[in-house]
This record gives sequence, C-alpha cells and structure tokens, in this order.
Amino acid sequence: MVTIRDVASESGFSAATVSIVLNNAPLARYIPPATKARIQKAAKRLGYRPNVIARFLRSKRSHTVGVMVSDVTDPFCIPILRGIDNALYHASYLPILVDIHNQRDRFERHLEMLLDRHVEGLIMVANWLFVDINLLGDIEKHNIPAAIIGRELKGSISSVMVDNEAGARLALEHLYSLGHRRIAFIRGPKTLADTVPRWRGIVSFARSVKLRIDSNLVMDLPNSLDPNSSFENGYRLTVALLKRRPRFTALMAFDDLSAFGAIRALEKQGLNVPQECSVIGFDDIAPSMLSVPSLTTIRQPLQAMGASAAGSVLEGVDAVLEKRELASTHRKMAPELVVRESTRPAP
Amino acid sequence: MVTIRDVASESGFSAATVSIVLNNAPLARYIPPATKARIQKAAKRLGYRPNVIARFLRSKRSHTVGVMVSDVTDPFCIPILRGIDNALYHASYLPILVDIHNQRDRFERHLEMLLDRHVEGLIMVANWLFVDINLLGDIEKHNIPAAIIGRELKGSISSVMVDNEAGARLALEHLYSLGHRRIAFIRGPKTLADTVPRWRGIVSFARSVKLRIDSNLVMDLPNSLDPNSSFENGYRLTVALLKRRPRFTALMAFDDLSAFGAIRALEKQGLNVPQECSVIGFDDIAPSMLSVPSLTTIRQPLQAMGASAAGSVLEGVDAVLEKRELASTHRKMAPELVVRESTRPAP
DNA sequence: TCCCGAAGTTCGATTTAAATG
DNA sequence: GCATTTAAATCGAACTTCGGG
Repeated sequence: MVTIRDVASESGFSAATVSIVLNNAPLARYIPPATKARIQKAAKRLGYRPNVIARFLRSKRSHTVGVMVSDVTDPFCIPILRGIDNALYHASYLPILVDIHNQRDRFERHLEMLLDRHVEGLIMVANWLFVDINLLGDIEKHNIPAAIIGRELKGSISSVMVDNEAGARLALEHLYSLGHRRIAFIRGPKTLADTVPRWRGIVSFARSVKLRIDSNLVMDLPNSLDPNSSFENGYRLTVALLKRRPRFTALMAFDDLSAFGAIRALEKQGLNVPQECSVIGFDDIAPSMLSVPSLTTIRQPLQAMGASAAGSVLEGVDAVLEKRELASTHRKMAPELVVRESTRPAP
Repeated sequence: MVTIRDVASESGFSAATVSIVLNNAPLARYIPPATKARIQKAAKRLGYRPNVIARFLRSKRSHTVGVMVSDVTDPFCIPILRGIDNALYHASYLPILVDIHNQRDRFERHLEMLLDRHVEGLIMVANWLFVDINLLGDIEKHNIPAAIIGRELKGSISSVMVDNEAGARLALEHLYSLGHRRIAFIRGPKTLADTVPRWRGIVSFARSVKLRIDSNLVMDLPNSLDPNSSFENGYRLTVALLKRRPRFTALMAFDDLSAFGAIRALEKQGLNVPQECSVIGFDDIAPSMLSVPSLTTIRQPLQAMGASAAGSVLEGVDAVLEKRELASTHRKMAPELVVRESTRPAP
C-alpha cells in the first residue's frame, strides 16, 4: 500500500504539503504550481489512493448512508432501492444496505452495525414492516439524519409515503365508473400502516357516490412476516369470498400480490378475469405488467419515493455539517391509476 | 462519543489494559478477574462502543465484503442476495452492495469505492452482464479473495454457476416426454454466458432421442443491457415464430421473463397455454409461481449459489489471514425441473 | 508581511516493550 | 511463562502552528 509518506519522499516534499496539495486545501493557494505539479505527478506515478479509513478518523466523514429494508424479497422495495441508489450515487455517497428480514433482533443488530460504521444518514424502507422498530431512540441520540419510506413517524425523522387514501379512492372510482356496484374488498393486515388510510379512502368515496359496501364482501389479510404471503392469502380469501353472497363483479385487493392470488382463485373457479370479474391491485410492482391478464393497479412512484428520502437525508447531512437546524419533512406522493387488462365494464 | 480512554479513567486503569481486557487478548490471561470485572463494568456503564474505524486502522480488518450486482431490478438476483446476506451475517461480515446498472463506468467506479473501503472479499453477481468487466486486473493486484456468480472466470477467482447444459436438457426432456415433437426455441442473447451451454444441452438431448430441431423455429434474444427486456423480446419473437411453419406445440424460452412474453403473445393470438401450446422457462424467479398459468421451469438454486459464493470468499479471507494458499473453486450447481401449469401433453 | 514548506499533534484503538511489586 | 500494568509507538491522513527567506 502506498501512503502519503511515500508520495512525500518520492516528490521530495513533506507529507503535510502533499496532503494540502492533493486535497486542494485552503493553504494550497500559496503553493507554487511547480510544486503542485511535482506532487501530483508523484502521486500518479505511485498510484496513490488516500486511505479513506484513516481519513475518516480525522474528518469524521464516512460518506456512507445506511439503508435498512424490511425485506428485500419484496418486489415492492426494488424500485425504491434504485431511487435511493441513484440519488446517493450522484452525491458520491455509498449506500450500505442491510436486510432485516422483518426480524426485530436483526433490526437491532444491523442498526448497531451501521451506527458503528458511522453512517452519516439512515434510510429505512418499511415496505412490509411488522416488527415494532424503534428508530427514534437510537437515532435521536446519535443525532443522525434519518428518513423512513412507507410510514409516518413523528419527531425528527422525515417520512415519505404514497397518499394511500387518494390511491384507494382512485381505485374504487375506476371500478365504479366501469359500472361495478357489487365489489369485494381484500383489506390489508390490521397492523400494517397502509391499511387504515386505504380503507378510509374507500369508505369516503363510497359515501360520496352512495355506493353500498357489503360487509359480507370485505375480508382482511392476516398479519404475516412474509411479504410474499399476500399472494397465498389473497388466494385463500378470494376462495372464501366466492362462497359468500351476493356474488361480486369486481374485487379490489390490498396490493398486487394479493390481486394475483385473487386472479388465480377466480380462474381456478372457472371465472374469467376480467370478463366475469374485474380485479384491481395496488403498488404496480414489476410482475403486474407481465402477467396474463396484465394487472390494473394503483402505481406508487417508488423510485421517486426512494430518491426523495435520500434527498431528505442528504439535506440533513449538510445541515448537520453546517450546524443548521433542519425541520424534518413529511412528504405524501401522488399515486396514479394504471389501467391494464384486469378490469372491464361490469357485465 | 465515549472512547477507550474514558473507560480507562472511569475504571482507573490504562487504555492498554482496557483494550486487552475488552478484546480478551492473549495477555488477558494474567489479568485478575477483579480487574476485568471493574473494566467491563465501567465500559458498560459508559455505554462504550469501540470505534470500528479506528480499530481497522491498526488491524487492517474491515469485516466487510463487497457485493457487486449487475442489475438489482432483475428478479433473478434477489434470492442470490439473500443467500449471500445470510452467509455473511452468520460470519459477522457486512455486505456492501453496489448496483452497477450494467454500465462499465459504474462498475469501475464502484469497484474503486469498494477497494478504497478495504473490503476483505468481493462477490460479483453477473446476473445479466454484458459489459466487459475486468475483475482480474484490479483484484489479483490487490490480492483479495473473489467469487463470481453466473460466469466462469479463469484465474484466482472462484465461480458458481448452475449447470446450464443439464438444465436445458432437463427442460427439453420434459417437453419430449410429454409427447411434443415440434418445439420452438427462444435462445439467449449471443453474448450472454449462459446461452451457449444451454443450447448445447438442447442439441445433445435432441440428438440422443433423434428429435429434429427445425431451424425455422429457433430465434435469438437480442443483446440488451436491460434484464427486463427479455419479456418484451420474448413477446416479439413469439409473434414472429407464430408466423412461421411448421406450427409448434411447445416453446422453450431462454428464461422465465421471455417465457412470460411468449405466453402473452400466444394468448393474444388466441392460443391457450397450456392447452394448445406448452411453454417452459428457465430460472424460477418469484413471479413464475404467481402467474396464471403458473410457469413450468428449470429452477436454479439461487440462494444456495449466493451462499456458496459467500462461503468461498470467506474461506479465501481466512486463507489470506493465515497466509495459506487457497485454490479457487469452480462449482456447478444442479438445476431442478419444476412442473407447474404451463406445460401439458401434446395435443 | 507575505510566501512556502515542515514539524508536530490529533483521531481511537491495538500492540510491543518495558517497568514495577 | 513471575504476575500485573502501562507508556509509547503505530496505523494513514488532516490540520495547526511555526520558522525561514
């Protein structure tokens, strides 16, 4: 390994001068171009790369941001990660990604690992989060800028969410405008943050058009630690819904995975989607475009949400550096209806 | 921040003694239990956490492994990452994941970032890799253990791949045993490493049972930097294949995404899958189980592949520490036929 | 006083060599 | 392999201070 001292002796100057020149520090303005050139040439000749770790020890800057995702196998989080990655990359920060598998002990251990590594900021992707995390304690103690995607947290932690209520309203409005009146609902798990506002959107739209929601046709996904369980549970609940009356002409699922489960159940029972029953999802994960029929759904601007969270955190980092106070931001992003093949006018 | 010196003064001993006790270093043998207890108590009381970065500066050990993935939006790589993550987690290593978006400059920049951070090992997930990477140069220079998943590289870099030839043979054998004789093939892109061995498996099986492969029914996916392009290309190629003769009763796609594209094209032309045409994929990515019909495919043991690569690298790290030589390993993992709904006996 | 460069200190922990009872 | 503890050197870079022309 070639150190700053090697460059110093190679160039004939001291380590201090080399440091000043190579970092273009304020003092460098007094140093004659000839000296600079010789030092730079020597550095290049030796292939000198500053040791970022030694550098950190003095500067306290790690140029890293911790990213904690509740479960990477959830297709939902992938575009978010892309958004984060892009934003950090352009700011020359390195994300350190940890996957907590929706486990409390993993969350704690990984959070410690990140703090031990002196990440300058923290982003939590709460894509499918059931464990009761406690970012607040550890984070406010360390005074480290943080943002969470998919949940709202009070305090100094910024949050980015989709406007769930508006999204749900959009979805139901779509089905309603296609003429559907007997609509089944698969709601989210009780303890998931998105569940309540989405249902609120549904109820408020229904009330506004005097649509009756039959409680016989409403079921809840069970709590589960596995994001991919929605598929199977969507299947099971749809089978159950089909045994109830009245028969529905459209089904609104909590998310895309449960919508896929629903479609599978409907087809299994000989009901063609969308001919005999329309299905709408929520999220717009990658497979939604691929399936047959492709899925009508509510798109969350996932990549933008990731970028937004990263932006907030980076702003926070700057604020800390300049010892400014910075209020946390709480952004709600607009969802978008994506009409594909799984919905159709009511028969 | 509480340092080792704080613990020293709090406990009444020197920093050296604190270090020896807390790390349970060899010299700790001579230290009486009473001293140890006082030091440990003081450390706990102050909430002392060693600064891993300062520690690294002396020990040269970062306890991190770099993981470079060619494109995270590829569902194929997710289980691999899970496997890597699990293996590293249990060994108390932290993965530093970077996504190179299949871009050469990103590869180089990220590799430098990882090396600058003194990762102790390197894993490359070549899930959809078109850029001509040159791990060898940088890595052999730094003498850092490395492994690549999805490609075979000569030299000191270990590799983990699925046995593509066996997998392709398995797929074709399945279709053949269902009675299909007129089979269409969508081959992989010319420059992707998997393409050739898979085709070899097909040809060898066909020869062994005297199955004729009609070159009219063979098409190639174009080269593309986007892993998700296979879907669209699978669609386009299938539309083209349907215009050719003879009409086929089964289609073997290069991967699951192109299989989805094919199914979509077939359905669009009014051909029911699997009634009128069987389709088989390769990989067994998550959506394969979800789609309607669910996809018959060749499963790659992705999580095991990730774990295996991580294992090789960790062994390499140990070898380096003990100054042993360690030959690189080149593993071929067995694929597995997963029969679902998209294949059926020939009409 | 201005310019240029170097010596020395610091960051936090590890480790060696040495001192002391 | 006395037992017990510590001062001092070290890792690599950055920054403060200081001195000579």
